[in-house]
Amino acid sequence: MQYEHQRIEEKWQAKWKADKTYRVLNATDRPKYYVLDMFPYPSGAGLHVGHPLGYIASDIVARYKRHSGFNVLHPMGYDSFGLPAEQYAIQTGQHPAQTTKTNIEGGFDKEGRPVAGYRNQLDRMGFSFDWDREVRTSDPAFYKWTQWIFLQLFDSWYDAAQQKARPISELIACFEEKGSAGQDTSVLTGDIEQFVGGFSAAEWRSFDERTRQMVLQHFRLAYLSDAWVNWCPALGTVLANDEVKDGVSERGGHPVERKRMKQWSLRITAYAQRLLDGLDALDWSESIKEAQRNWIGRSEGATVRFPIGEDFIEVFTTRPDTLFGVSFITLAPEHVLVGKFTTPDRRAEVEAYVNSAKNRSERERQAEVDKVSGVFTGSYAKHPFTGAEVPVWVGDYVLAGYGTGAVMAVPGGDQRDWRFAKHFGLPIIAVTEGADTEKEADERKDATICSKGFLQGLKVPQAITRAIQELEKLGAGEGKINFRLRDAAFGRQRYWGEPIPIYYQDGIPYPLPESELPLKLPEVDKFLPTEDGEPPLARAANWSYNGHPLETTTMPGWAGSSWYFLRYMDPHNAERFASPEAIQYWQQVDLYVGGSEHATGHLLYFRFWTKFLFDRFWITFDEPARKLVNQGMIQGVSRFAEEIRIEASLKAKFDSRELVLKVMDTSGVLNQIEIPPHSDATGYHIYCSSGTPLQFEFVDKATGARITTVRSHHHANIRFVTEESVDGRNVHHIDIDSWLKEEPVYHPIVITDVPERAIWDYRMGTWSSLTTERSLTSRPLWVVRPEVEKMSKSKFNVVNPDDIIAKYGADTLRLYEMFLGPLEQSKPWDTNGIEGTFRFLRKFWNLFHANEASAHTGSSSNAPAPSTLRVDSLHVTDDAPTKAELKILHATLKKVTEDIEKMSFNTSVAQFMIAANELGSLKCNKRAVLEPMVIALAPFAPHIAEELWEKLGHATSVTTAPWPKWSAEHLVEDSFSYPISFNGKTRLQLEFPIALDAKSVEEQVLANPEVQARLEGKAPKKVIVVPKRIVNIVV
RNA sequence: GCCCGGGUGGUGAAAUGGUAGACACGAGGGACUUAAAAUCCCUUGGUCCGCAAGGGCCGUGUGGGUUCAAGUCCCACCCCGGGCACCA
Repeated sequence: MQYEHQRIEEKWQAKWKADKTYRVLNATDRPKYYVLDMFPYPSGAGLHVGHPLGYIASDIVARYKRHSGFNVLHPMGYDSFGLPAEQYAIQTGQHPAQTTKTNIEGGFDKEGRPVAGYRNQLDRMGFSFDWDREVRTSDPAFYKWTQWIFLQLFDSWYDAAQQKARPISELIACFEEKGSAGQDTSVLTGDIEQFVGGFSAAEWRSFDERTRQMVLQHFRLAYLSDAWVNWCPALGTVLANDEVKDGVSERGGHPVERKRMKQWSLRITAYAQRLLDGLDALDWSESIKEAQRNWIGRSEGATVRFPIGEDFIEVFTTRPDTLFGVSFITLAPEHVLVGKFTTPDRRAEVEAYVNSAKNRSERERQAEVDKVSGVFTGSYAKHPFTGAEVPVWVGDYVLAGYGTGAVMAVPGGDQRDWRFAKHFGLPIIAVTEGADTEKEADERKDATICSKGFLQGLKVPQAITRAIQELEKLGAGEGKINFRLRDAAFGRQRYWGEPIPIYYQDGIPYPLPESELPLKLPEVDKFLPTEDGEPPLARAANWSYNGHPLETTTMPGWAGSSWYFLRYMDPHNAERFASPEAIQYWQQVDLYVGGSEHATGHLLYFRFWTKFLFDRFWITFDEPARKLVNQGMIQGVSRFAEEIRIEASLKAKFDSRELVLKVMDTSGVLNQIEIPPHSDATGYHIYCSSGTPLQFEFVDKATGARITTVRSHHHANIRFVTEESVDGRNVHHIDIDSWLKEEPVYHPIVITDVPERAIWDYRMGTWSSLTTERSLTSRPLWVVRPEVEKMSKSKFNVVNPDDIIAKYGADTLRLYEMFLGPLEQSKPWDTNGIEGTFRFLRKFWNLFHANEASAHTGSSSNAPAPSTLRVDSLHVTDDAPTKAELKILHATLKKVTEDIEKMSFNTSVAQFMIAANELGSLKCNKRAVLEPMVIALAPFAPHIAEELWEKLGHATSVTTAPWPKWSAEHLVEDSFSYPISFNGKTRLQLEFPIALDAKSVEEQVLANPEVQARLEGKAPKKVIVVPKRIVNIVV
């Protein structure tokens, strides 16, 4: 009987659904285990083979834990708010809710193309999700609680003394009693720190409502303020710092500029220290923890105030020990005091500089890091220690958003200050012994201070401590810890997100009462901003509460994902985001699996919200996930080409000569092409891969002399698109005409089967191998080579799991993805190896069935019809297993059990293969061996396991079977074959009983004639015997 | 520049300091078959010697070191991937 994956998988998927096999109940007497996957954004492109990698791994762990007696929560849902659905809505007018529903449940898109649906695709993989617990962040029943948490944040302030969030009412009570005195007010604002003027209790009571609310805004964890934001004009919205990469938006790559505007923000900076400290106890990969540490960016130092007239400039420095080396002060162009300190004679120049700096985008500023620019304000500040006059400059190397937006420049100890000083001819004072300040600044942290003053002769660390003491004594500054982390921009000028439950009365934001939640997204006529630039929600009719206008921005994509893990615990609760009982039972996530690209976005907000909910006593733990595993990316293989044109200027050299063109990269000559003399007026067009820079050498065929060399600097970056399969062959679309013009468009001309390394002969219309010599005409040639990159629809290199499942089945795909290599490692998708895992499943299946091959050959002329064959070909006996068979079984159970605990799935699949091969050659068909094997395989290949389990006569699902325990007694060996090595090099094998002690082994080894022959009569210097390991003879 | 990972056959990859290359793909050879598919068996790191059985040498990015023994530990360097970056 054959292994029919399609029939088996359809049968069991239907049965699991009907029986609710994977439903999880909250209260049981079994211990809990919570396995969570990062939920996907349901895009129209559907799943590709990269997505399930993590899901398969977590599913194996979830199933294994279930077999091991745990009550396992393993849910799945959708992060269903997001930009693509909204962009699609803008283009087609289809409501994002509809697009989202179709993308999840399947159907047809607006253009009538079929959409498989995430749910259907996931179901086909055989995952053990409890779908009764599905969540969608765009579901009002879900986002009601996202809004509710926002209201809690709005209703909270961070008490720096107690290091926790508290209700704002307690702060108000404090103000009424004592005013703003004391530590209570030392809260970061998240931007450049602003000074909240102190006030007494009496003053507070005399404040009007508006003033009180303005003051409270400085303390709320969700607050509205003027803030520098990352404004992306192309997307028409503000972005958080982690959504901007290299000055462009992470999604879409649109330019981003800094802009000051009213903006909802979350005060994540208040949690900076706790987010940092909490990392130590987490079982997360070191690289993610490091990424978070870098992102939080804690630095210890001091603030120093430099008096200037009645005023002062405050700077932050990590090196107060270099204070005596200060030769100027630099302000960021955006610094609020720039205007104030500019003298009249300098005003024109300073304003021009500030304006040009402001108008340059972030990207331009980053690109011009090497360029020094700045301008003198004309003012001088006083050095707090020496009283010296310190000129105040403006320079764009100082960032407005970090520290105080101003630096004390120490050219002798800071390379950036040094370059600025060199460029403008400012004095450079040596601060450390042995520094050559003519050449560069000395940034060593183990140096000795040499600048004049009380720090002279001290080592840097001691000097820092001393300098802070002196500053504090003088009242000119104090020790200070600064963080790079900025508060998170929380408002998005977009439609498809959670509405922020805030209304405005006299321009002051007030929270919507809880009873009004969820505040549902209104209907709008268009998903675009209004004519006067208001967000789409401003288009809604009656977007108000009791006549007061409602907030028009929506929450960012990461709002729902910051707490969704709690909702799975109790997904249908209408009274609370989750009941205390459910939270108490499920606690933290025990294993969280997802991509490392969320290191500084989602994973930081996820921890922040958890800590906040903990502070306000809604949950009983302050970290969301105990263990985190990052699955690697499955990459796609793309094929590129690039263009070189050899135009008129070069053409003259080629005329009337026979040439040889050598195509080379760093590894040498890839190809040689003979070029006949030609008279084409346009010159040559050569199209080449962009994988590595190529070089083209033209050689005179007759003399061998090199005529000219051309580098491939004209990149066209043409992508060969593998978009569809026709008759099992990949069809590559490419638009040559638009390519020749400039911008690539993926379409018209269809080329089939692009080889990995090839030249496209335009004239012949064929591909030929790179090694073939061929003549070049004036027609273009392409050289194509593969390049590995991220798999995504926009790169046209997607492999769809549905196609693989149709051919091999989900069990094969699951095994193959695990077999590919360590989970954390990224690897290109390559279908070539999949036959191996498919063959393994067939072998495994055949262990349970009579050998039909022999039956066939014996009676090939009158073989039974397939239907009768199918009836009962199970061939399993109840005979007692042999020692060898038990050894294979228990070795497999041991390896697989240990490997699942380590999440080393590739090696467990290998062990299954070994077992199947060995049991196959032993012709083992004994129930006592095969039955435990079925259970052990079930987490990896659940469908085939269920089918075999049923055939073995079980009425209940294999998922209910207890995990088979391995026992050491079956693994004991009687003897061991010792590798005998000479000076560490293995030369022969000798077998001795395990029980034989080291001394006897040594004697017998030395008595061995072959060993004697190798010793050539000489006595060994030393003999090392490691029992059950090795014998090493030193000669 | 700084901080994390990682460099092993033609390919994906194994390997508590103890026989490097398990397992799989691919390739080559063979069996069965009219044929194909499927299945099974053998070979497969490089290189040299030998008709053969067999044997020698080299080999885990490079160079040193520790050790009876190093892919694994230590030092220096090179390369690849990721994160951070005029962050004071």
